[in-house]
Amino acid sequence: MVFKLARFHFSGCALVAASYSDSPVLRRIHQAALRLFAETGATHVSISELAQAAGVARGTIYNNLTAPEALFEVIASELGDEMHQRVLASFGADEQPAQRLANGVRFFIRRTHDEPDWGRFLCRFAFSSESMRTTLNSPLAQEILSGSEAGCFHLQPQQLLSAMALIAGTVLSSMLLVREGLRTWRDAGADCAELLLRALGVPADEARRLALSELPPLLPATA
Amino acid sequence: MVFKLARFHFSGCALVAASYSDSPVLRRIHQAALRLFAETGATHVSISELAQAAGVARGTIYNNLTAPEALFEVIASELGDEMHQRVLASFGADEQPAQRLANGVRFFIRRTHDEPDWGRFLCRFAFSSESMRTTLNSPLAQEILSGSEAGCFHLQPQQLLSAMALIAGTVLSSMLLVREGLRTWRDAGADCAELLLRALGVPADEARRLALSELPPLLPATA
DNA sequence: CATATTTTGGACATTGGTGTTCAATATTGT
DNA sequence: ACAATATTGAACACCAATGTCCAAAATATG
Repeated sequence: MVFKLARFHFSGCALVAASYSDSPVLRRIHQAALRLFAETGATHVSISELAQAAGVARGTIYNNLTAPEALFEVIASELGDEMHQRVLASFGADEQPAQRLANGVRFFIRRTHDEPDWGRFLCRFAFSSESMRTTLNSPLAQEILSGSEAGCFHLQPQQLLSAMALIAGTVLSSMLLVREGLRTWRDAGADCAELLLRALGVPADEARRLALSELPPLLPATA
Repeated sequence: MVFKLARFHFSGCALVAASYSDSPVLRRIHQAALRLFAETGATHVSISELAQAAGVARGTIYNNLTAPEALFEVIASELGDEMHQRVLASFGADEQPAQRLANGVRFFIRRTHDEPDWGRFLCRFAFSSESMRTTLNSPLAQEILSGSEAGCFHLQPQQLLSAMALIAGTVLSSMLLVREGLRTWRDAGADCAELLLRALGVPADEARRLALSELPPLLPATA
């Protein structure tokens, strides 16, 4: 039994759960769409292209997607949500705020190397897609706040938003470096983490140490 | 006499000079296009929309633009180039690297407040438009290098690209904060500059002082 | 003022994508 | 094996945008 996407729409908001459906067809369509959006842009993907890229007939798209024009938003919030869950699941239970932040940003940068389409999508739309921004920003704010309270970061309260901008922007730009082959994920990730920690007031030597520590694998989202 | 855009195309590259034409019609078309691109996206602007927004007839668009599909690229590189020139023109002759950087990023953030369409365009496309990235990045690299050599910044040589990513990404995100009304240009600019300088190894108190200094006006490009 | 140049705005054929329908075929579950 | 369900691929009408053309009106230019 395939979940019809339409059943999960209400008041203009599509539930992310729709994509966790077990239908292999929907999965393939979403994967193909992610790639096409990343390559071609959010608006230049025609249904025929999508069908061909997913390896299905054009009619199948309409069978599974009641609102193809909403596909981009669905995929965008899905992506942010999935990554957030996996990053949380990958943190060690006793990691300090600075280490969590360093690992978090490096997860994003390493994944750009491991899954180029994923990274390209994020680089292209993280700034313009409202839903992706909010999905990615709220957990980030939590991390910064807990780090500030723990005394790891030295920020004034009103600098919270600017610190979020600092981190989000730097991570995205660093992902771009990796995507374009200008730096390895390891170097870009380490330098990104080091510079960010320094900006947040972590002493330079400590920042460097944390940024160079062994990066654990990115675990799957806990079902 | 209006410059036909086509005369300035060769080997796929449109000279920026075309836009400095004295034709008021072309100027209006470009202004309208900047706004529409920023609002609607680079691909969703139809010729009819553009004509209406510019206050001219549809035929006039075809009269002045031999290659409407190249309009986006023309405007993107034009924008980057113009801003670069104006920022350079606005630096004091004897300013130190750290002060130049602080002022440079604040110029971008203040202009986002002064010219919302300009800021929106930049936020939306700075990451995806190749030509804009290169236009904005090469002067940035110069600043960082001269600051490192002068001993103001503490970076390892291989961190140059990551430092550029840090700055470009943070400035763009901070512009977004201003564009969305979450912070004033003054606060977002100051915090952006302060955090960046700290990341580059400038002592915290010095970073704060430079970030809060009086910001001179953004001068017009020297003809 | 007379002449050259632009702009105007509507008509036109064309293209490319949309969303629907449907009978034939394939797949899946029991 | 049988029934329920999904996929296929083609046909169809439809729409929005494209680029071209052109005569009338408006605007520069000398």
